[in-house]
Amino acid sequence: MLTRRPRGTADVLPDEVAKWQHLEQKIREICTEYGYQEIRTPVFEHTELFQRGLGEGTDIVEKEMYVFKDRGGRSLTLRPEGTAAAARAYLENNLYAGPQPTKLYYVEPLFRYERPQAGRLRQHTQFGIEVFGTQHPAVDAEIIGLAVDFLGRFGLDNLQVRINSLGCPGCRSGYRERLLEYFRPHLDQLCPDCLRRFEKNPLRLLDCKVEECRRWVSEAPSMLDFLCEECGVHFEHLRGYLEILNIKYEIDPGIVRGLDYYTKTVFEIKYQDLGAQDTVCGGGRYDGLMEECGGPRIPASGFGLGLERLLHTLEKEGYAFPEPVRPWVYLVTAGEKAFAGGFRLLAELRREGFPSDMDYLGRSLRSQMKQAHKARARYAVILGEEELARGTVTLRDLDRGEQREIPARELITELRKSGDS
RNA sequence: GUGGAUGUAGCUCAGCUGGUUAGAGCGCCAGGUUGUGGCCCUGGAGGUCGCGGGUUCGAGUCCCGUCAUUCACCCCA
Repeated sequence: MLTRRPRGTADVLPDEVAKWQHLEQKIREICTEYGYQEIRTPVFEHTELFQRGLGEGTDIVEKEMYVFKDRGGRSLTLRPEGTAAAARAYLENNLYAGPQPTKLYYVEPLFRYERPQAGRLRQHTQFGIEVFGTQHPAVDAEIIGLAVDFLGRFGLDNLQVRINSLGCPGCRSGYRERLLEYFRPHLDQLCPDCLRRFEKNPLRLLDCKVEECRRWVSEAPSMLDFLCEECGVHFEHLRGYLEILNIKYEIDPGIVRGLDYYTKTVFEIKYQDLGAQDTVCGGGRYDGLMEECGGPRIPASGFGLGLERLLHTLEKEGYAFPEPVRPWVYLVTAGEKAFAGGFRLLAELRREGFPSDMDYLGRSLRSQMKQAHKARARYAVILGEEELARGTVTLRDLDRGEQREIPARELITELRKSGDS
């Protein structure tokens, strides 16, 4: 069908756009306060970037990417997540040659081929943060703090912050072995999904929701017990900094994240009553990604925050978005001559900075007044044959229901005066 | 990719066990004052009943398929 949008996409209609602009404004505000600068990267990248960056075995790479060939035969992919692209831009533009760390943020559409449901679209928008060039645990605390602060500014304080550490390639592989050893005797009692996980991504066994599996999971060895010295200290320090920031959190060994690039810190922020997809923000540290992308070994940390999910939450919570600006003047004319005069006056009002409009459908005066009301205009400026002859206009205050006739040349000054009140 | 629910005007929905020109509210347009909004009143426009097959004398109503929406799983923001 020509008039249907593709599955999992959404039109943002004018009323909604105002809400988005509000979100974006809040994002720019907080990022400026925290010392982050905006970066914009292309919506598509070379397919290899995501294959290498996210890991061949991940769900995103395996079955969720929008891959296409351009006319030159290159394989390109609609960006399925923000971090790899930001890392690529950082390396390509030698941002590491500037003062470190580099603190970036972005608001951009992401694309994943999935079955849509509540809180999940094929094209969605993320507010993302990336800090390149330091492995200091305070940075991990800073970005978690930024996310909590951001959500708090919308009155969302019923947040669940969960953190975990995935260690480094060194300690993780040891843990992985132990995990396989632990689950192997119970394979016949695990759900089919978990059998797959056992083969493909054993860490995922830890966040299975099936009752039968949870029994085993609760007794399973924890990554935290296998952290090497460096990773263990890093995690302890992270906790210390979170406490300084007064952030309430839980340690959840079940948080493993879906992408291969994570090391050490991982975290998720949930908001209750959001349905199945209740994670509003997720992220962590990825000290190995740069190297994987062919760059120097540069540590980094970041998060993604789903704006459709945030918007959905805010609507559910009855958040008071700012009222849309109302038109100041709706110009009403009677007669052909007056229309031309009104058209001229309209242009002048706009030049003077008054949001103004008039009717173009040849409506009756009465009907124009109705339009003025529907447009929620503050004033109706009426120009008819009589006013034209006298060089005046009728200025009607639509809120108060009062009107008076004034010389046309005084209209701007009159409007200015009332603008202050 | 898997499973469930749903698909009638722009929107929210009604349409009993299949039976003549498919309805309501809201919205939209016009009129009720040949120069005036909100409330109220009147009228009007607008529907291939998602699409395609089938059963039947006859289907919006039953059956099959398909597409879409939606909820959940996998996974994720």
